[in-house]
Amino acid sequence: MARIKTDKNISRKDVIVTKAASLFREKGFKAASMRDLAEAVGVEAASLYNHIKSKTELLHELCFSVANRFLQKIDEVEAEKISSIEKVEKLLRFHINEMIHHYEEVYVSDREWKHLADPYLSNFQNQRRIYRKRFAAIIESGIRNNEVKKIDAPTAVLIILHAISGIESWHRSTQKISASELEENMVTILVGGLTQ
Amino acid sequence: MARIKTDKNISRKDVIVTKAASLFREKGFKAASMRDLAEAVGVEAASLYNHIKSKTELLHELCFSVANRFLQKIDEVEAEKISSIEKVEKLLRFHINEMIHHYEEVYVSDREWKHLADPYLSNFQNQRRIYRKRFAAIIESGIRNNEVKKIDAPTAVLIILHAISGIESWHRSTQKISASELEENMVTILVGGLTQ
DNA sequence: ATAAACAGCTAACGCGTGTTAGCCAAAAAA
DNA sequence: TTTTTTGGCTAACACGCGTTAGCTGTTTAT
Repeated sequence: MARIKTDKNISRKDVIVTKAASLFREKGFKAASMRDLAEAVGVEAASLYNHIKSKTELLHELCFSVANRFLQKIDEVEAEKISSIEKVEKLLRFHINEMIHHYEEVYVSDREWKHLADPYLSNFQNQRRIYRKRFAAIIESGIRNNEVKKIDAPTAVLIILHAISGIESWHRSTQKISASELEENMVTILVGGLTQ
Repeated sequence: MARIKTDKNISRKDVIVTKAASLFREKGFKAASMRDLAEAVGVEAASLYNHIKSKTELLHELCFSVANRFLQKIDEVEAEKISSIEKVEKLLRFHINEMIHHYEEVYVSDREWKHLADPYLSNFQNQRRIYRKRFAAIIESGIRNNEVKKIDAPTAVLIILHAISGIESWHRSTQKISASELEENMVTILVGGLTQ
């Protein structure tokens, strides 16, 4: 009888959620089966249900824990007394680091949220929409202050957020530049693209 | 007995492939069922098999037809006698327009290729790797000629390609700016980010 | 030491999946 | 007009899925 191994302060559920992130990232939510997950965890499929309610619950947890971290950060950044472009750069760097250090979760939240079921789905979409509007508002204020080129702010947000998800390719690549080099390159190109 | 409607020069198979692109984009390859597809086409599921070999064949066709268009374009661009940054801009504009006008196919090829089976999978991955290397080589030559900032070329490619896939969000948004405005904004930000 | 709570197991369920076989009508070719 | 080819249909298959029931061993608390 194989038990799920845990250290202190890491519940068995957390172990399952983490493995789920890895599996959902690798295969996609629909293609990853509970039997796959069970094997990754080292247990029979049915045993998982002593710790979780459903497969979808795993997706909820992943998507919303990621979303909450970003919402919390934008709260923090908005409140700071710095220029708009500095706010953009802070958010950008945060996104990059989240994508580097919590790759699997962030990736899954980004790509697999479609498979959430209502009411979580609408909820998630709303949060996302609002987040992007707030991000765009920062850029717009940067345009008004002549810190940023006259561009369409929602388009800029879209470019930034999707560019960041490209870090996926960096993770997969065999000859990686260092994480900090990656961060600096991305900031150079993207912040450089907004300013003049 | 409902027949699949076709105009001249559009085979019934093409109708199926096109509907499949739309469905795979909407639900994801795994989540889209052949019964869904049949309904979209206006026919029973089994009838599809008079025109196609398998569900996966649909994915092959989509992925490789998109990939081939990009490979053909980069052949063409590489051969032109223009500056490196102009080559980058040409490729960028081509990508943007493909994403705008062949949204569903390009999106599916981008996001769902993981579900290809070998040998198509390795093949596709190879083509992708090579394409990106060629793109990076153009940027590197731009750096050598001082047309482009001193940045990591593979990172630049990754940013550009993923930023373009953000056009997905533009398609979904209700208050769209025009396609040409979108194109100009993206070029401004991305080419601007590489140069100066 | 005993009881309660926890965490694993096997077996099985109902359902949706991709796909095939076999048949028949409509369209195209003769 | 007859024949052949094409493109539908219904029925059914085998399989993998998420999940539940019921049981047993193990850990924790009393």
